[in-house]
Amino acid sequence: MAKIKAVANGSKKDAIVKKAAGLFRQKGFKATSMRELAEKVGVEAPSLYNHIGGKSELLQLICFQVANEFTLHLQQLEETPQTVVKKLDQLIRFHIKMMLQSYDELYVANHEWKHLEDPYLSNFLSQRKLYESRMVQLVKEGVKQKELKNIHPYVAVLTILSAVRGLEFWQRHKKDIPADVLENNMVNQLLNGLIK
Amino acid sequence: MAKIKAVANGSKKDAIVKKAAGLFRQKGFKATSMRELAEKVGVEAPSLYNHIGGKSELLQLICFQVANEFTLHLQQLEETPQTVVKKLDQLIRFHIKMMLQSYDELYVANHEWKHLEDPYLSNFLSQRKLYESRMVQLVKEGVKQKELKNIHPYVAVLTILSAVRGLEFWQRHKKDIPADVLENNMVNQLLNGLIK
DNA sequence: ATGAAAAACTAATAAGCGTTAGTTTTGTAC
DNA sequence: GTACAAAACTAACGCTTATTAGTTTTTCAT
Repeated sequence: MAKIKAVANGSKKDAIVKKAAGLFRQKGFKATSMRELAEKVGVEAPSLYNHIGGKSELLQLICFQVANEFTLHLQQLEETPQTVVKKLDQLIRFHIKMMLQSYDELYVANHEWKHLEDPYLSNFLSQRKLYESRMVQLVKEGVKQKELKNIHPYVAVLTILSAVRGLEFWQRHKKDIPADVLENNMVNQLLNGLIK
Repeated sequence: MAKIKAVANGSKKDAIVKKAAGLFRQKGFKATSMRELAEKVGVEAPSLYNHIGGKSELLQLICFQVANEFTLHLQQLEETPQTVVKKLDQLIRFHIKMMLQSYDELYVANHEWKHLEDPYLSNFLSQRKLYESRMVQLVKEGVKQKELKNIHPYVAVLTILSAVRGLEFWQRHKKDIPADVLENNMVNQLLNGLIK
Protein backbone atom coordinates (compact mmCIF):
# COMPACT_ATOMS: atom_id res chain seq x y z
CA MET A 1 0.00 0.00 0.00
CA ALA A 2 1.42 3.29 1.12
CA LYS A 3 5.07 3.31 0.43
CA ILE A 4 7.76 5.25 2.23
CA LYS A 5 9.16 7.81 -0.16
CA ALA A 6 12.89 7.80 -0.15
CA VAL A 7 14.38 11.28 -0.08
CA ALA A 8 16.37 12.24 -3.17
CA ASN A 9 19.67 10.38 -3.07
CA GLY A 10 18.92 8.86 0.31
CA SER A 11 17.61 5.70 1.89
CA LYS A 12 14.14 5.36 3.35
CA LYS A 13 15.77 5.51 6.73
CA ASP A 14 17.13 8.93 5.88
CA ALA A 15 13.66 10.07 4.94
CA ILE A 16 12.33 8.96 8.32
CA VAL A 17 15.16 10.67 10.17
CA LYS A 18 14.48 13.89 8.30
CA LYS A 19 10.79 13.85 9.17
CA ALA A 20 11.66 13.00 12.76
CA ALA A 21 13.97 16.00 12.96
CA GLY A 22 11.12 18.24 11.85
CA LEU A 23 8.74 16.87 14.43
CA PHE A 24 11.27 16.77 17.25
CA ARG A 25 12.07 20.40 16.56
CA GLN A 26 8.45 21.45 16.41
CA LYS A 27 7.00 19.51 19.31
CA GLY A 28 9.99 18.18 21.24
CA PHE A 29 11.30 14.63 21.41
CA LYS A 30 9.12 13.41 24.24
CA ALA A 31 6.02 15.04 22.87
CA THR A 32 6.42 13.42 19.45
CA SER A 33 4.84 10.00 19.14
CA MET A 34 5.85 7.29 16.74
CA ARG A 35 2.29 7.25 15.44
CA GLU A 36 2.61 10.91 14.63
CA LEU A 37 5.89 10.37 12.88
CA ALA A 38 4.43 7.44 10.98
CA GLU A 39 1.56 9.58 9.76
CA LYS A 40 3.98 12.23 8.51
CA VAL A 41 5.90 9.52 6.70
CA GLY A 42 2.68 8.09 5.29
CA VAL A 43 2.71 4.70 6.95
CA GLU A 44 1.50 2.86 10.04
CA ALA A 45 3.67 3.13 13.12
CA PRO A 46 4.96 -0.45 13.31
CA SER A 47 6.18 -0.23 9.72
CA LEU A 48 8.80 2.26 10.82
CA TYR A 49 10.53 -0.54 12.68
CA ASN A 50 11.42 -2.20 9.41
CA HIS A 51 13.84 0.67 8.89
CA ILE A 52 14.91 1.94 12.27
CA GLY A 53 15.78 0.45 15.61
CA GLY A 54 13.51 2.65 17.66
CA LYS A 55 12.66 6.17 18.67
CA SER A 56 15.88 6.76 20.57
CA GLU A 57 17.96 5.79 17.56
CA LEU A 58 16.38 8.62 15.61
CA LEU A 59 17.52 11.15 18.19
CA GLN A 60 21.00 9.68 18.24
CA LEU A 61 21.35 9.88 14.48
CA ILE A 62 20.25 13.50 14.40
CA CYS A 63 22.44 14.65 17.27
CA PHE A 64 25.62 12.95 16.14
CA GLN A 65 25.22 13.88 12.52
CA VAL A 66 25.20 17.52 13.63
CA ALA A 67 27.98 17.09 16.17
CA ASN A 68 30.23 15.37 13.67
CA GLU A 69 29.67 18.04 11.06
CA PHE A 70 30.74 20.77 13.45
CA THR A 71 33.68 18.82 14.77
CA LEU A 72 34.88 18.17 11.25
CA HIS A 73 34.60 21.81 10.29
CA LEU A 74 36.51 22.97 13.33
CA GLN A 75 39.27 20.53 12.54
CA GLN A 76 39.58 21.84 8.99
CA LEU A 77 39.60 25.35 10.38
CA GLU A 78 42.41 24.55 12.77
CA GLU A 79 44.50 23.04 10.02
CA THR A 80 44.12 26.05 7.74
CA PRO A 81 46.81 28.61 8.49
CA GLN A 82 45.27 32.07 8.91
CA THR A 83 44.65 34.71 11.55
CA VAL A 84 42.51 33.94 14.58
CA VAL A 85 40.08 36.68 13.66
CA LYS A 86 39.62 35.19 10.22
CA LYS A 87 39.06 31.78 11.78
CA LEU A 88 36.44 33.14 14.18
CA ASP A 89 34.80 34.95 11.31
CA GLN A 90 34.54 31.74 9.34
CA LEU A 91 33.35 29.78 12.34
CA ILE A 92 30.49 32.18 12.96
CA ARG A 93 29.55 32.10 9.29
CA PHE A 94 29.60 28.32 9.32
CA HIS A 95 27.16 28.24 12.20
CA ILE A 96 24.85 30.56 10.34
CA LYS A 97 25.11 28.51 7.16
CA MET A 98 24.31 25.33 9.06
CA MET A 99 21.34 27.00 10.66
CA LEU A 100 20.06 27.79 7.20
CA GLN A 101 20.49 24.40 5.64
CA SER A 102 19.81 22.12 8.61
CA TYR A 103 17.60 24.11 10.92
CA ASP A 104 15.60 21.21 12.31
CA GLU A 105 18.60 19.01 12.96
CA LEU A 106 20.58 21.80 14.59
CA TYR A 107 17.70 22.78 16.80
CA VAL A 108 17.20 19.20 17.93
CA ALA A 109 20.90 18.71 18.63
CA ASN A 110 20.92 21.94 20.63
CA HIS A 111 17.73 21.43 22.61
CA GLU A 112 16.76 17.78 22.72
CA TRP A 113 20.11 16.11 23.39
CA LYS A 114 19.18 15.66 27.03
CA HIS A 115 16.86 12.84 26.03
CA LEU A 116 19.75 10.81 24.70
CA GLU A 117 20.52 7.72 26.76
CA ASP A 118 23.92 6.67 27.92
CA PRO A 119 26.41 5.98 26.53
CA TYR A 120 25.29 8.33 23.76
CA LEU A 121 24.54 11.12 26.18
CA SER A 122 28.03 11.05 27.65
CA ASN A 123 29.62 10.84 24.24
CA PHE A 124 27.63 13.76 22.96
CA LEU A 125 28.45 15.92 25.94
CA SER A 126 32.14 15.23 25.83
CA GLN A 127 32.21 15.94 22.12
CA ARG A 128 30.59 19.28 22.81
CA LYS A 129 32.93 20.02 25.66
CA LEU A 130 35.86 19.28 23.41
CA TYR A 131 34.54 21.60 20.72
CA GLU A 132 34.19 24.30 23.31
CA SER A 133 37.67 23.91 24.70
CA ARG A 134 39.20 23.93 21.23
CA MET A 135 37.45 27.22 20.61
CA VAL A 136 38.81 28.54 23.89
CA GLN A 137 42.26 27.55 22.73
CA LEU A 138 41.68 29.51 19.56
CA VAL A 139 40.64 32.63 21.44
CA LYS A 140 43.57 32.31 23.83
CA GLU A 141 45.87 32.26 20.88
CA GLY A 142 44.16 35.35 19.50
CA VAL A 143 44.72 37.14 22.78
CA LYS A 144 48.33 36.04 22.88
CA GLN A 145 48.90 37.26 19.33
CA LYS A 146 47.29 40.53 20.39
CA GLU A 147 44.65 40.13 17.71
CA LEU A 148 41.96 40.13 20.37
CA LYS A 149 41.33 42.24 23.42
CA ASN A 150 42.40 40.87 26.77
CA ILE A 151 38.98 39.37 27.33
CA HIS A 152 38.19 36.25 29.34
CA PRO A 153 38.48 33.45 26.76
CA TYR A 154 35.74 31.27 28.22
CA VAL A 155 33.33 34.16 28.33
CA ALA A 156 34.15 35.12 24.78
CA VAL A 157 33.57 31.59 23.53
CA LEU A 158 30.36 31.15 25.47
CA THR A 159 29.08 34.47 24.20
CA ILE A 160 29.81 33.57 20.60
CA LEU A 161 28.39 30.08 20.95
CA SER A 162 25.31 31.34 22.72
CA ALA A 163 24.75 33.96 20.08
CA VAL A 164 25.05 31.58 17.15
CA ARG A 165 23.13 28.78 18.84
CA GLY A 166 20.38 31.24 19.52
CA LEU A 167 20.05 31.95 15.84
CA GLU A 168 16.88 29.91 15.85
CA PHE A 169 15.06 33.07 16.77
CA TRP A 170 16.14 34.44 13.48
CA GLN A 171 14.08 31.90 11.56
CA ARG A 172 11.03 34.00 12.35
CA HIS A 173 12.56 37.00 10.61
CA LYS A 174 14.06 35.15 7.68
CA LYS A 175 12.02 36.94 5.07
CA ASP A 176 12.85 40.35 6.50
CA ILE A 177 16.55 39.78 6.90
CA PRO A 178 18.57 38.22 4.07
CA ALA A 179 21.21 35.73 5.10
CA ASP A 180 24.15 37.86 4.03
CA VAL A 181 22.90 40.86 5.98
CA LEU A 182 22.57 38.68 9.04
CA GLU A 183 26.00 37.17 8.58
CA ASN A 184 27.81 40.43 8.10
CA ASN A 185 26.03 42.24 10.88
CA MET A 186 26.43 39.44 13.33
CA VAL A 187 30.08 38.84 12.64
CA ASN A 188 30.67 42.55 12.82
CA GLN A 189 28.84 42.93 16.10
CA LEU A 190 30.46 39.98 17.78
CA LEU A 191 33.94 40.88 16.62
CA ASN A 192 33.85 44.66 16.42
CA GLY A 193 31.09 45.49 18.88
CA LEU A 194 28.04 47.62 18.76
CA ILE A 195 29.36 50.94 19.95
CA LYS A 196 30.58 53.46 17.43
CA MET B 1 1.97 11.86 57.32
CA ALA B 2 4.48 13.48 55.03
CA LYS B 3 3.78 17.13 54.90
CA ILE B 4 4.57 19.56 52.14
CA LYS B 5 7.18 21.98 53.42
CA ALA B 6 6.30 25.53 52.59
CA VAL B 7 9.24 27.49 51.23
CA ALA B 8 10.37 30.38 53.40
CA ASN B 9 7.83 33.19 53.10
CA GLY B 10 5.81 31.29 50.53
CA SER B 11 2.77 29.10 50.23
CA LYS B 12 2.92 25.36 49.71
CA LYS B 13 1.91 26.04 46.15
CA ASP B 14 5.04 28.13 45.70
CA ALA B 15 7.13 25.27 47.01
CA ILE B 16 5.61 22.92 44.46
CA VAL B 17 6.14 25.39 41.63
CA LYS B 18 9.77 25.79 42.65
CA LYS B 19 10.39 22.04 42.62
CA ALA B 20 8.56 21.78 39.31
CA ALA B 21 10.82 24.40 37.79
CA GLY B 22 13.84 22.38 38.83
CA LEU B 23 12.51 19.19 37.30
CA PHE B 24 11.19 20.82 34.15
CA ARG B 25 14.60 22.37 33.62
CA GLN B 26 16.46 19.17 34.25
CA LYS B 27 14.30 16.69 32.37
CA GLY B 28 11.91 18.79 30.31
CA PHE B 29 8.21 19.40 30.84
CA LYS B 30 6.91 16.36 29.00
CA ALA B 31 9.50 14.05 30.51
CA THR B 32 8.64 15.08 34.06
CA SER B 33 5.84 13.07 35.63
CA MET B 34 3.57 14.23 38.39
CA ARG B 35 4.63 11.18 40.38
CA GLU B 36 8.23 12.29 40.07
CA LEU B 37 7.38 15.81 41.15
CA ALA B 38 5.39 14.44 44.06
CA GLU B 39 8.35 12.40 45.22
CA LYS B 40 10.59 15.47 45.14
CA VAL B 41 8.01 17.32 47.18
CA GLY B 42 7.74 14.40 49.58
CA VAL B 43 4.15 13.42 48.97
CA GLU B 44 1.99 11.14 46.84
CA ALA B 45 1.02 12.43 43.41
CA PRO B 46 -2.71 12.99 44.01
CA SER B 47 -1.94 15.15 47.03
CA LEU B 48 -0.48 17.77 44.74
CA TYR B 49 -3.95 18.44 43.43
CA ASN B 50 -4.96 19.89 46.77
CA HIS B 51 -2.70 22.81 45.92
CA ILE B 52 -2.55 23.13 42.16
CA GLY B 53 -4.91 22.82 39.25
CA GLY B 54 -2.78 20.50 37.20
CA LYS B 55 0.53 20.01 35.47
CA SER B 56 -0.09 22.65 32.84
CA GLU B 57 -0.81 25.27 35.47
CA LEU B 58 2.67 24.77 36.84
CA LEU B 59 4.22 25.58 33.48
CA GLN B 60 2.02 28.63 33.10
CA LEU B 61 2.99 30.00 36.48
CA ILE B 62 6.68 29.57 35.79
CA CYS B 63 6.62 31.08 32.31
CA PHE B 64 4.54 34.11 33.14
CA GLN B 65 6.34 34.86 36.35
CA VAL B 66 9.53 35.15 34.30
CA ALA B 67 7.92 37.03 31.43
CA ASN B 68 6.34 39.55 33.77
CA GLU B 69 9.58 40.17 35.58
CA PHE B 70 11.40 40.98 32.35
CA THR B 71 8.58 43.10 31.02
CA LEU B 72 8.50 45.09 34.23
CA HIS B 73 12.23 45.67 34.17
CA LEU B 74 12.20 46.85 30.58
CA GLN B 75 9.45 49.29 31.39
CA GLN B 76 11.43 50.74 34.27
CA LEU B 77 14.43 50.97 31.99
CA GLU B 78 12.49 52.86 29.36
CA GLU B 79 11.22 55.34 31.89
CA THR B 80 14.68 56.10 33.27
CA PRO B 81 16.33 58.86 31.25
CA GLN B 82 19.84 57.84 30.25
CA THR B 83 21.88 56.96 27.18
CA VAL B 84 20.95 53.98 25.04
CA VAL B 85 24.32 52.38 25.67
CA LYS B 86 23.79 52.63 29.41
CA LYS B 87 20.34 51.12 29.01
CA LEU B 88 21.66 48.21 26.97
CA ASP B 89 24.40 47.73 29.52
CA GLN B 90 21.86 47.49 32.31
CA LEU B 91 19.59 45.23 30.32
CA ILE B 92 22.37 42.74 29.71
CA ARG B 93 23.34 42.82 33.36
CA PHE B 94 19.74 42.26 34.38
CA HIS B 95 19.56 39.14 32.24
CA ILE B 96 22.70 37.83 33.86
CA LYS B 97 21.41 38.61 37.34
CA MET B 98 18.16 36.83 36.63
CA MET B 99 20.06 33.84 35.32
CA LEU B 100 21.88 33.70 38.62
CA GLN B 101 18.92 33.95 40.93
CA SER B 102 16.24 32.15 38.91
CA TYR B 103 18.11 29.75 36.68
CA ASP B 104 15.51 27.00 36.62
CA GLU B 105 12.60 29.31 35.95
CA LEU B 106 14.41 31.20 33.23
CA TYR B 107 15.50 28.04 31.53
CA VAL B 108 11.97 26.67 31.56
CA ALA B 109 10.51 29.90 30.23
CA ASN B 110 13.10 29.92 27.47
CA HIS B 111 12.89 26.28 26.46
CA GLU B 112 9.64 24.73 27.56
CA TRP B 113 7.14 27.44 26.67
CA LYS B 114 6.10 25.51 23.58
CA HIS B 115 4.20 23.12 25.81
CA LEU B 116 1.92 25.89 27.00
CA GLU B 117 -1.64 25.56 25.77
CA ASP B 118 -3.68 28.31 24.22
CA PRO B 119 -4.59 30.93 25.16
CA TYR B 120 -1.50 30.99 27.36
CA LEU B 121 0.77 30.09 24.49
CA SER B 122 -0.42 33.00 22.37
CA ASN B 123 -0.20 35.40 25.28
CA PHE B 124 3.29 34.32 26.09
CA LEU B 125 4.49 34.64 22.52
CA SER B 126 3.03 38.07 22.00
CA GLN B 127 4.52 39.24 25.27
CA ARG B 128 7.89 38.06 24.04
CA LYS B 129 7.43 39.63 20.65
CA LEU B 130 6.57 42.89 22.31
CA TYR B 131 9.68 42.75 24.49
CA GLU B 132 11.73 42.14 21.38
CA SER B 133 10.27 45.01 19.42
CA ARG B 134 10.73 47.39 22.32
CA MET B 135 14.38 46.45 22.37
CA VAL B 136 14.59 47.06 18.64
CA GLN B 137 13.13 50.48 19.23
CA LEU B 138 15.83 51.11 21.78
CA VAL B 139 18.61 50.12 19.39
CA LYS B 140 17.09 52.18 16.60
CA GLU B 141 17.19 55.19 18.86
CA GLY B 142 20.82 54.43 19.67
CA VAL B 143 21.65 54.37 15.98
CA LYS B 144 19.75 57.59 15.41
CA GLN B 145 21.58 59.30 18.26
CA LYS B 146 24.82 58.00 16.72
CA GLU B 147 25.63 56.16 19.91
CA LEU B 148 25.64 52.88 18.03
CA LYS B 149 27.10 51.79 14.72
CA ASN B 150 24.80 51.67 11.75
CA ILE B 151 24.04 48.01 12.39
CA HIS B 152 20.81 46.23 11.53
CA PRO B 153 18.66 46.76 14.66
CA TYR B 154 16.90 43.41 14.51
CA VAL B 155 20.17 41.55 14.13
CA ALA B 156 21.68 43.45 17.02
CA VAL B 157 18.74 42.68 19.28
CA LEU B 158 18.62 39.03 18.31
CA THR B 159 22.34 38.71 18.86
CA ILE B 160 22.13 40.23 22.31
CA LEU B 161 19.07 38.23 23.28
CA SER B 162 20.56 35.03 21.95
CA ALA B 163 23.76 35.64 23.82
CA VAL B 164 22.10 36.33 27.14
CA ARG B 165 19.50 33.62 26.77
CA GLY B 166 22.28 31.21 26.06
CA LEU B 167 23.88 32.01 29.36
CA GLU B 168 22.66 28.68 30.65
CA PHE B 169 25.86 27.23 29.31
CA TRP B 170 27.65 29.39 31.76
CA GLN B 171 26.13 27.57 34.74
CA ARG B 172 28.62 24.78 34.13
CA HIS B 173 31.54 27.19 34.58
CA LYS B 174 30.10 29.12 37.49
CA LYS B 175 32.83 28.19 39.90
CA ASP B 176 35.57 29.15 37.45
CA ILE B 177 34.08 32.45 36.39
CA PRO B 178 32.76 34.89 39.01
CA ALA B 179 29.59 36.71 38.12
CA ASP B 180 31.17 40.14 37.88
CA VAL B 181 33.87 38.89 35.52
CA LEU B 182 31.20 37.39 33.33
CA GLU B 183 29.09 40.52 33.41
CA ASN B 184 31.87 42.89 32.56
CA ASN B 185 33.38 40.73 29.86
CA MET B 186 30.09 39.98 28.23
CA VAL B 187 28.85 43.54 28.23
CA ASN B 188 32.19 44.64 26.92
CA GLN B 189 32.24 42.07 24.15
CA LEU B 190 28.69 42.67 23.03
CA LEU B 191 29.03 46.44 23.09
CA ASN B 192 32.68 47.02 22.25
CA GLY B 193 33.53 43.86 20.36
CA LEU B 194 36.26 41.35 20.58
CA ILE B 195 38.87 42.78 18.24
CA LYS B 196 41.51 45.03 19.65
C1' DA C 1 5.61 -16.41 -13.95
C1' DT C 2 7.98 -17.70 -9.60
C1' DG C 3 10.22 -17.48 -5.33
C1' DA C 4 12.48 -14.90 -1.98
C1' DA C 5 13.22 -10.75 0.47
C1' DA C 6 11.57 -6.31 1.84
C1' DA C 7 8.19 -3.75 3.77
C1' DA C 8 3.74 -2.96 4.62
C1' DC C 9 -0.35 -4.29 7.54
C1' DT C 10 -3.50 -5.57 11.95
C1' DA C 11 -3.72 -6.78 16.61
C1' DA C 12 -2.08 -6.71 20.93
C1' DT C 13 1.11 -6.01 24.79
C1' DA C 14 2.83 -3.96 29.08
C1' DA C 15 3.99 0.19 31.06
C1' DG C 16 3.36 4.87 32.15
C1' DC C 17 0.68 9.01 32.08
C1' DG C 18 -2.43 12.83 34.32
C1' DT C 19 -6.13 12.91 36.95
C1' DT C 20 -10.47 11.69 39.85
C1' DA C 21 -13.10 9.52 43.59
C1' DG C 22 -13.51 8.31 47.99
C1' DT C 23 -11.48 7.85 52.51
C1' DT C 24 -8.49 8.76 56.36
C1' DT C 25 -5.33 11.52 58.79
C1' DT C 26 -3.70 15.90 60.44
C1' DG C 27 -3.86 20.59 62.11
C1' DT C 28 -6.45 24.30 64.30
C1' DA C 29 -9.84 27.12 66.72
C1' DC C 30 -13.11 27.10 70.25
C1' DG D 1 -11.99 17.37 73.69
C1' DT D 2 -14.82 18.24 69.82
C1' DA D 3 -15.81 19.79 65.35
C1' DC D 4 -14.46 21.53 60.96
C1' DA D 5 -11.35 22.19 57.26
C1' DA D 6 -7.10 21.23 55.05
C1' DA D 7 -4.37 17.98 53.16
C1' DA D 8 -2.76 13.68 53.09
C1' DC D 9 -3.69 8.79 51.61
C1' DT D 10 -5.09 4.37 48.47
C1' DA D 11 -7.25 2.66 44.52
C1' DA D 12 -8.41 3.07 40.15
C1' DC D 13 -9.81 5.08 35.67
C1' DG D 14 -9.21 5.95 30.83
C1' DC D 15 -5.79 7.09 27.65
C1' DT D 16 -1.45 7.14 25.30
C1' DT D 17 2.94 5.33 24.72
C1' DA D 18 6.78 2.52 22.31
C1' DT D 19 7.22 -1.71 20.77
C1' DT D 20 6.50 -6.85 19.37
C1' DA D 21 4.27 -10.77 17.07
C1' DG D 22 2.34 -12.59 13.37
C1' DT D 23 0.49 -12.05 8.75
C1' DT D 24 -0.17 -10.18 4.22
C1' DT D 25 1.21 -7.44 0.44
C1' DT D 26 4.63 -5.51 -2.58
C1' DT D 27 8.97 -5.47 -5.07
C1' DC D 28 12.25 -7.40 -7.81
C1' DA D 29 15.78 -10.58 -9.80
C1' DT D 30 15.73 -14.66 -12.23
